[in-house]
Amino acid sequence: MRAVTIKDVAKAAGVSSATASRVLSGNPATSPESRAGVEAAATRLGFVPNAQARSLRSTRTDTIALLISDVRNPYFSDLAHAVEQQARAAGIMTFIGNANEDSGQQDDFLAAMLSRRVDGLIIVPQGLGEDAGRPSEMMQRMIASGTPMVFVDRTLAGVEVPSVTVSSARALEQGIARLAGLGHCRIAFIGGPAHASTARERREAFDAALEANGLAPEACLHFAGDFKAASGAEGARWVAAHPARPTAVVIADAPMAIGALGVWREAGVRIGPELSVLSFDEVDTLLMHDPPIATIGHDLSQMGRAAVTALQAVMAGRQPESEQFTSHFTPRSSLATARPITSTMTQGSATP
Amino acid sequence: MRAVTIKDVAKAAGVSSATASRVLSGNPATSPESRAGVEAAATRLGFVPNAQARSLRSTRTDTIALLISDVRNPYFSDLAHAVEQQARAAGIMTFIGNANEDSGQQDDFLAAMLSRRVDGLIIVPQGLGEDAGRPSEMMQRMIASGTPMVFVDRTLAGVEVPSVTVSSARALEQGIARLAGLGHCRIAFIGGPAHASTARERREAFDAALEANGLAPEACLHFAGDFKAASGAEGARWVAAHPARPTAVVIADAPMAIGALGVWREAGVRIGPELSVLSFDEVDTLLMHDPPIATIGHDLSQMGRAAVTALQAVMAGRQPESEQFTSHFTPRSSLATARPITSTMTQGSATP
DNA sequence: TTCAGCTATGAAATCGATTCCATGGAATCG
DNA sequence: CGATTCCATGGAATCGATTTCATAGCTGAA
Repeated sequence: MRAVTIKDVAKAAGVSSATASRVLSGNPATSPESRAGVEAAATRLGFVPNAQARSLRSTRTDTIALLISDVRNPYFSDLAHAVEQQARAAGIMTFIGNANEDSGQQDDFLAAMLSRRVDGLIIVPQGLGEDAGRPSEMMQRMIASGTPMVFVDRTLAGVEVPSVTVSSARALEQGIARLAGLGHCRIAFIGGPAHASTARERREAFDAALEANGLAPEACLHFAGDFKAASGAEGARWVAAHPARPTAVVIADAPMAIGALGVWREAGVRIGPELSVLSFDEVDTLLMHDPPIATIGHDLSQMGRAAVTALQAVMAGRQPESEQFTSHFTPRSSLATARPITSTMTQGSATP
Repeated sequence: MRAVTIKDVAKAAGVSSATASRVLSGNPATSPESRAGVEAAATRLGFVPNAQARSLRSTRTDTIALLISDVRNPYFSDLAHAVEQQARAAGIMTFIGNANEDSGQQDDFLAAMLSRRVDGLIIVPQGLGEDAGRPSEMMQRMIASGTPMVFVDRTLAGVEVPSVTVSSARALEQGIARLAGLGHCRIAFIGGPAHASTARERREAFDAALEANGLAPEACLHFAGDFKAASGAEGARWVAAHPARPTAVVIADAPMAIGALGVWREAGVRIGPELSVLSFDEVDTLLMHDPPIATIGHDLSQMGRAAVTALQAVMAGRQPESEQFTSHFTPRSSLATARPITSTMTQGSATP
């Protein structure tokens, strides 16, 4: 039951609450004496200002919120860490919310933030439905509220919010070129959910990269996952059972890759010799894998910093340009020469 | 610039703000007509109650905060996910804060929470200094404030806060027994920072387990890390360069294990045959490693649920018992027969 | 000496909801 | 039928800070 209010401090210091407030908020219109008295009283009583009352009157909270789409995805926890450290350096407190790749949970968090009036929001947005980018009603309301916000990693269509994203087209083209050079011509793609713009971008980049390398994109080699490990595992089983079994697989994020690799390990599929794997997101687990997995990734701390900088610009009333980084392709030994499969599951036409 | 307040809603519905408030907060003392009118007006105007104002008056926020010690540690992100889902099921919003294994950042977060009056707190506490459990001044103030709180994973000495922890003594004894059975007698320990109670508990359990298996604990085989990857890497180099090179290593958390495994891979140390590795925390990366790493772990979703349940009890005014789970040892192929090292670094007495 | 200008200050309004209190009217009871 | 309870309601106080606004006390210029 704590009750130390600014009035208690004021009384203890023998001044009015107005003066106490001025001292505590650094207003220069205060005498050295009252300053000393109030500060002494405040520390002595252990005064903690009530943030509710303060921001109710002054509309400033000195906090931003970061909404990521999956805490357990190391990609996003790296991002969270980067954002948080950068904000901290600027004297801003960060709350992290988890949308769990779910539009409903995203909306709940947005509603909480809207009623709680944070100073700014950094969001990894989820779209609605199949068109991969329609903002939810709650999101529209959030935007309409005028709360400074910035999108990071993903975007939504038809919405004017500055964003910090990454383009993977070039890296993917390099990766596919490498695979093509190794003789692969049936390359499967385990993709992400329609509600994520990155999922769409990666799939399109994949198709474009195939064409650029003289390979025909085939719909039957696309598997639609949801960016989580379980769907990666499912994708792995789908690949293994595929009638025209692919010799290489590109996976659109790390959790799915991890799920898939677990299945292949169980099934005794040798990564590299039997199946080349290229995954998005350069995370520890993929590098730790044996053989290490080739990745398409980028610097998340850079991206986190850029997001905070952009948000600060928006909070200052400016309109920062959207920024786009470029991811890089790192070949590793999970990419190997295409060979006819000789496992028990072999079927269809074997390339001699 | 949003301005839809409860007064606007009341006016639109032709009632007073008191009635509007009653309707919106589900007070039964309202007529069907005003209920209908207010609800219609609220949705039509897109009314979002101001949480600041609400909780200023009613001291309830329907939010809890979870303070974890490292977002990037998969162990804690699993915990965060579990807590969040459980709280969500109970209609409670969760904010996540990151202490980054740093007492100062922990205190900043606590200060923000104290002034923001969350309904409850679930904390992975950091102690101060070498005695691994002294609460910081801010933490003491937090406790004194009477805010319902629960410790999870770690505890602080001399503080009466219900906690949900895990005991690893038995699992560690089993693990050491297995190592001893494989002929290991120089087992190193890469431990955690003094500010974490788990670090201390694990080191003590390690020493006890050695004794229980007839091995003498030697201080020179203890390496003090900080639960982060970089210190694990350092520990790995320390092991490799150790004058009396150990044949097995126990590592106190996953990030350090990952850091260490990276170094050993670089150095060409073969895990299993050359060096047996047993790590705490059963996370993907360790299972994905080749060979898979033996672990001591436990069910985090169970622990997260227990923490939320305990917190709800505290919030309801009860005093729940502290709960302690037991972790389990899972042997994997990273544990193998002790053999004399024949690598380039070999030195000291070789066992024939 | 007097008046404008400045500074430090306190009283009071304010932010937006909740909640206490009083009240008028309907329903119930003796 | 008169008295009592009950119910929905509006007015006003309240939460704890910030922020006007007015003022008293000083300083410095004319």
